[in-house]
Amino acid sequence: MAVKAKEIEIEQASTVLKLLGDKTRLSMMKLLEKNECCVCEFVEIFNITQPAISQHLRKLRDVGLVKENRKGQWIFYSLNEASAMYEMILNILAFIPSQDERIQELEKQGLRISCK
Amino acid sequence: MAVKAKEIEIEQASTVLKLLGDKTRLSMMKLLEKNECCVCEFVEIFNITQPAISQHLRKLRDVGLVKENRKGQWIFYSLNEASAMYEMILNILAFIPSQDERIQELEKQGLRISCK
DNA sequence: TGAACACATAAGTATATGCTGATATGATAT
DNA sequence: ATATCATATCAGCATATACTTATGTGTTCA
Repeated sequence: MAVKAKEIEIEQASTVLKLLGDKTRLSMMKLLEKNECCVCEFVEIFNITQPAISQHLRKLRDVGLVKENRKGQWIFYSLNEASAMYEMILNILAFIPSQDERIQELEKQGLRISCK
Repeated sequence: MAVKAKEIEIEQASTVLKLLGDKTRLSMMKLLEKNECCVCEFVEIFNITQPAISQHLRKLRDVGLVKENRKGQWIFYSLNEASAMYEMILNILAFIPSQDERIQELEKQGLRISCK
């Protein structure tokens, strides 16, 4: 923390932190830190239904934390680097252990079929 | 972020982030970053009842984010520097604008009577 | 000892949240 | 065109959360 952090309205900050305060969404954000992911991948990784995943992604998108990128029938999500909260997000994610083994897990099981 | 952040279990991290995802608690934590505060001060600063303040502080204490220090009839709260999450907390608070003017506000109005 | 103060806990309530199943939308491929 | 696949939205439900009022606990001071 040598460089001064770019401050964020407390209202906005608490909204973002609340979103990150859900284990599923926090894992999603950590995965998106290094990977572009589509909905079906999240569905396979987390043990919840597709609508649940879509609703989490919608919340993240509504506050500008992630952006979507349609590729044919798939929609790939990634972190929105243009967000005013991006710096804070990266700072927080640095404390979260990598979730990449969850993707590798899928590949091992041959489950990561669909979008790639 | 030159130094590698000390990672935290994702379960624990999401619990902490959820706690910080409440505007009142986030403001409390920001105040505690620079000040030791007692319950009655928080009651005056935020427009909620004393039990509401106590309940917020209990949640923060239950996960070890703050510690208490009894001085006579007052209990002063401060950040728990020994917490495994302390580094992450400071990182996050760096993005939150100072809430100290809320205390100064009280002093102006002569309302900061009780505990000092 | 008992009144007054600071704080904690309990109980109840209204709202927010996260999930599921059902259904709508949008793109691809036959 | 229509079947299929990926994703979004809707409606309903169960649980979590933040608050209030009422009451309990611990400390100070007369």
